[in-house]
Amino acid sequence: MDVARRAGVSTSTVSRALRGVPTVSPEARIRVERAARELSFALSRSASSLVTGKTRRVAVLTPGLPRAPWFLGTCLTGMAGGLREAGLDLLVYAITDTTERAAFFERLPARRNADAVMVVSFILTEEERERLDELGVPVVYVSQHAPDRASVYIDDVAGARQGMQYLLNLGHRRITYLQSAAADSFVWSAYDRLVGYREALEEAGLPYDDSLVVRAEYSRSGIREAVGSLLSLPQMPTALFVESDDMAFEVMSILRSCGIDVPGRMSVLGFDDHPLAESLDLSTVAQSAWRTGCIAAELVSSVLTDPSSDPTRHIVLPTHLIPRGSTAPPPTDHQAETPAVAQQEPPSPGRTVNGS
Amino acid sequence: MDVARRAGVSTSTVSRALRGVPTVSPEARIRVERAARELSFALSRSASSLVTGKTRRVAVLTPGLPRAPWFLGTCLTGMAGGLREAGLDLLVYAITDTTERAAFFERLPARRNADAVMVVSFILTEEERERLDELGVPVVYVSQHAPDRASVYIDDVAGARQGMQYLLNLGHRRITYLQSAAADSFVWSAYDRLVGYREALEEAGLPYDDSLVVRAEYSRSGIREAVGSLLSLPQMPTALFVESDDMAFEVMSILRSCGIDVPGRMSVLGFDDHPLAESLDLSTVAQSAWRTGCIAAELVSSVLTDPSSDPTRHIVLPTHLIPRGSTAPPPTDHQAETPAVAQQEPPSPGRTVNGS
DNA sequence: CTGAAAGCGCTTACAG
DNA sequence: CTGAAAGCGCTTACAG
Repeated sequence: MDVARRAGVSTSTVSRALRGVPTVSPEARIRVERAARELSFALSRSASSLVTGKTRRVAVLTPGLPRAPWFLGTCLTGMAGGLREAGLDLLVYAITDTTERAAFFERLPARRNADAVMVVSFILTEEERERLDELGVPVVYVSQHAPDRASVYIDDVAGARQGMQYLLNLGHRRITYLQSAAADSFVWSAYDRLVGYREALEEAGLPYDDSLVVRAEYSRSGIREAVGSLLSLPQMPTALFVESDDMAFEVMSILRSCGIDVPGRMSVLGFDDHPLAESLDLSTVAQSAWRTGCIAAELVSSVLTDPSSDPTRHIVLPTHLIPRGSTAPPPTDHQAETPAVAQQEPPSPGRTVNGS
Repeated sequence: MDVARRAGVSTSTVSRALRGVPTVSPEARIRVERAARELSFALSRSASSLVTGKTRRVAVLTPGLPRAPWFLGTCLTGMAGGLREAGLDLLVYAITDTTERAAFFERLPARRNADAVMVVSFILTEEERERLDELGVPVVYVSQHAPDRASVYIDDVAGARQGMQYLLNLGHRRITYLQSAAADSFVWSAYDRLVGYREALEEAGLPYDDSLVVRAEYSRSGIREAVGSLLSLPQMPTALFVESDDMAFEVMSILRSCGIDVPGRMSVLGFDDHPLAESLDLSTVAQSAWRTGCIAAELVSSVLTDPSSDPTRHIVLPTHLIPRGSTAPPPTDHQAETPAVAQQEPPSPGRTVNGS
């Protein structure tokens, strides 16, 4: 090493000084640091890795064509930031199609090239998860549940309850839950949010009405169709709780194009706090993609530095409601009020219980 | 190596077989490949790197808190995909604040740990660029111009002209260009788009009117103020060409909240083709973040494999116009038409030249 | 076409 | 507190 010669010490001492090992005399340490700076020296991680067996790198597995690129972009930078603090680098494996997917799990190129793996925006099969386990390094699932594996995700049940509670507090009684029909990703989220929806209804003593829970294809026409089914119900909902902000934007745009005022005639509540939610004045249940990435990185580095820590730990992050302009109390519908009740179909048992 | 023993050959032969070196007998190659598969063997890049001096890794420098996370997320996955085809891995360095930024350029942790560097969504100073040059590896600037360095970016001038031509073809004559006042990023883009705006006007024989080019703080209130200044002009524009879709969404939302119909009374045209542009029915000049990342990755790998290729090559990507529902012909303004012209202030020289 | 040997740049017992 | 020496897992002339 040139640094060693310049500092007048052995390479062993250079190595120790640079890594902050305490058993180095202050003078030696200073000389080494100066020499390193003067020569713009940076350790070769390859050489270090070869002897320590640690790469100081963490691989992250993502879809190559992310459905929510804003989430991925934000989460990745959160991860990279969190890892950098621990002196770890971030390696991205973006998997675009099924061929690549198969090849990745067949060859596992991350083997020996990363100290840990994170999986984000990507739902794996149980076989794929088992294959990752074979890598023999910690694996952390981000923004998703993975049974018996370390996971970082938001509390979808509580988030959905927060949103429902808010709508109920505004006075809404007929509230739709609109979810994506896409089963391929974020499956637990969708399920958990529905659980939260039902729990909130139950607590409020309101009946669960199947016709108010609709699934939409994740496309403009799919969402339009779902909105259509709601607008043609004998009794329209007064609020729509939408599974994601992305879909909620579309819902708002469709409603307004139909002349239905949001929030005057219909409240719309999203989930995520998309970067545009503020601009577009969408009320939403917020999660932080950045924080999720950051926390996941911290979990990885803690598992890496402290092998005694539970490698299957689950971290559940909170959500919070952000009220904006897309929600308001339900319209005081003059036709449907007291006198009109008789015109409706006879109240169902569920409703009378509540009304009495 | 266990693989060598299992295949009954030397490690030299294993190495050659696995790398596809031609001087290996077919039988040996087959035995090695089988053994490698059976043992789920993956090469240690660290060990390879140590001897070849190549890491087979490319570092990408990004802001830790990206302004346009969707762009970064899409671009990164495009990059990772493009690199993977060349057998290269992607390393992400996310730089959050000025301290980290200084530390990065002081220490250059990428040194000896990446074969090339890409810079995306990040405008560096000339000193920082020179520092990167000192790494002695190819550096590619993505989504930006960098003088005398390899760069991949869209043709902002042509894109702006496409957008203008479209608005002119619709019949608009008073067209605003609304740009962000933020000088910190995408500076060339903003400048080039303005050039395209002016060129298109000139070609159409229309005067350049300073009061129609407005800068807005990148915030809801900043944009509202800019829109206000346009709405209080003696003669309102009939179309707004907005520097980015992000801002255009906000503009549309503000206009509509003021009761100004888009596109009935005012057309709005964006730039980018943001993932939500289709949902929100925003006409826009499209660029592909994914393709940009992909092309940048290809440029990197071509420079890496063919050292004779020009290391300062610029690749300019095309844009294309996507007409949607936020643009329409200008309103046929009955009051302002022929008879009303006299009521306006006397035509300025610029206007008369045009009108005569 | 193949193998033995040297060596890439570090870290780590070990001896002092 | 420090240095000489061995060795991590590969690749690459070199000799055969």
